[in-house]
Amino acid sequence: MSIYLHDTLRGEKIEFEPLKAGEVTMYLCGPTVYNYAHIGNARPAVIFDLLARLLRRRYKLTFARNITDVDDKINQASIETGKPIGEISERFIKAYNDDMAALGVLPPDIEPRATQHVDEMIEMIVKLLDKGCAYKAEGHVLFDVLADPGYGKLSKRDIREMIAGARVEVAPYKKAPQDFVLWKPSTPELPGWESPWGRGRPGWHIECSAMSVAHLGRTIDIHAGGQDLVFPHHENELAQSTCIHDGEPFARFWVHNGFLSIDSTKMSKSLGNVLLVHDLIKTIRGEVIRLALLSAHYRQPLDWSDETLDDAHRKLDRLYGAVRGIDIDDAVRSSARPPATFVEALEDDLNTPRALAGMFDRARALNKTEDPVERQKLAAELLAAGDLVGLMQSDPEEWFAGPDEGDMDAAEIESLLAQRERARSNGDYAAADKIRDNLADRGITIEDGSSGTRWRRS
RNA sequence: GGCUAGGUGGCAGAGUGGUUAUGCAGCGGCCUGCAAAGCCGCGGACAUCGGUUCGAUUCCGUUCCUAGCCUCCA
Repeated sequence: MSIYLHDTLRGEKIEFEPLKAGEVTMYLCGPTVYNYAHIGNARPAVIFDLLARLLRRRYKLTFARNITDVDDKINQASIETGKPIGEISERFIKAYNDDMAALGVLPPDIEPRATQHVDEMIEMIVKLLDKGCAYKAEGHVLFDVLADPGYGKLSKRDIREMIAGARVEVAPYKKAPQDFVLWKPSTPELPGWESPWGRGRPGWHIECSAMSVAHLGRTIDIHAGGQDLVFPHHENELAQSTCIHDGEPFARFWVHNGFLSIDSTKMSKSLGNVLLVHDLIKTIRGEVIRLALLSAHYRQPLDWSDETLDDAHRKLDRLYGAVRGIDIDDAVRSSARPPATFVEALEDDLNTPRALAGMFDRARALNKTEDPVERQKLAAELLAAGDLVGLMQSDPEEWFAGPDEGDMDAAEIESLLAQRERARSNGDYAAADKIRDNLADRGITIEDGSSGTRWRRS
């Protein structure tokens, strides 16, 4: 069984083979660091973290996720707050990495920053001018989309139709409305770099072309991002890189995740429904968010609501419940492999719902069997599956004990349970049930079992 | 208007040309002092209209609906 991925350019699921045997290069468009990441930003981060984990099982992966730290939105934030640009970007780079870490996202191998690659961008723009793919106009350098016969093939658009149907105000110096800025002049108060065209700053798209070739080479195996980047961002990257490299393929697989909506509506600042990961993780455990993000197939739209989170929480309750109280030998744990059907589901274009279903099947088998050796083996395999998808990373007891800031601490709960146990052994079930009801009112559910009474926060 | 992706049981969400998704919820049973957790079983679905086929939820086309993109955006 191989890994299969849906390629946006070819429009179908295709067996993945790296260009160079045994080695894979992957580039993900990362954050523009002018604010905290919202839950929609987290979806590609989590999904492609999972893809990276999956690829590492088979290949030597080099995974780059860039940081856009030169952008007009950052400039705007600087003007609004009066803080230097570098301070803003540093702050949000750290916040981004902390927030993603809370969701179980492992760091990429390389995290290149746009500001560290301006020289390469300038070199690329010079080449684009030389090759006739770009032109200068009023201090700007623009990419000439009509010079690229393949323009539009990634997003499946007909450039001529788009020109005819254009309804946006077009800058007068553009030859075609879709021509995009490679370089633009900066005023003295804006960040800028010296260039053959005067002091200025790069357009957005050129940075990814420059950073991917700098770190991963001319042809990368996988280029990933959100669906909304297909046009214009990735279409433009593709056009630039293809022109500069004389038609050499830029990315062999284009992989895009679907959009996330909030309560069935688009997340937008004007609606005030932007959910920041930074805020969510204050009250919701990262694993719950991660599972919620993986509960739908990555190319499908995902609607985010309180129910999505409740659902994810209950799923984790079930998974943790299956492994709770099982003492797994270290050797068994470390030698366990995730179930084959589980891995196959993931390798089939990252079918996380099917993979998760496989984990639940494993959980049921585990709950069913009495044999201690078998139980250890199944539990270890379930945890190995969890390791691969970045779930079930806590101790089950910690999971059920819940966050520390509950309104009762563990000692108080244990003391009440001891009282209840005395009442039960005296046959005073009325008193025992009263204690249980009181605990339930405060969010504590108890379970009497053969090995004593367990509790959890619900 | 154009492009792309979808419309699956109460909800979420996979998949398949003829046979169980899975989780939650519901119903019945087992277990339990009673619960909870767990186990067993049950019901309930493939938007619409046509076509292809021995047979379609699955393939093809129509209609309706939804989302995203077409402008900064994961």
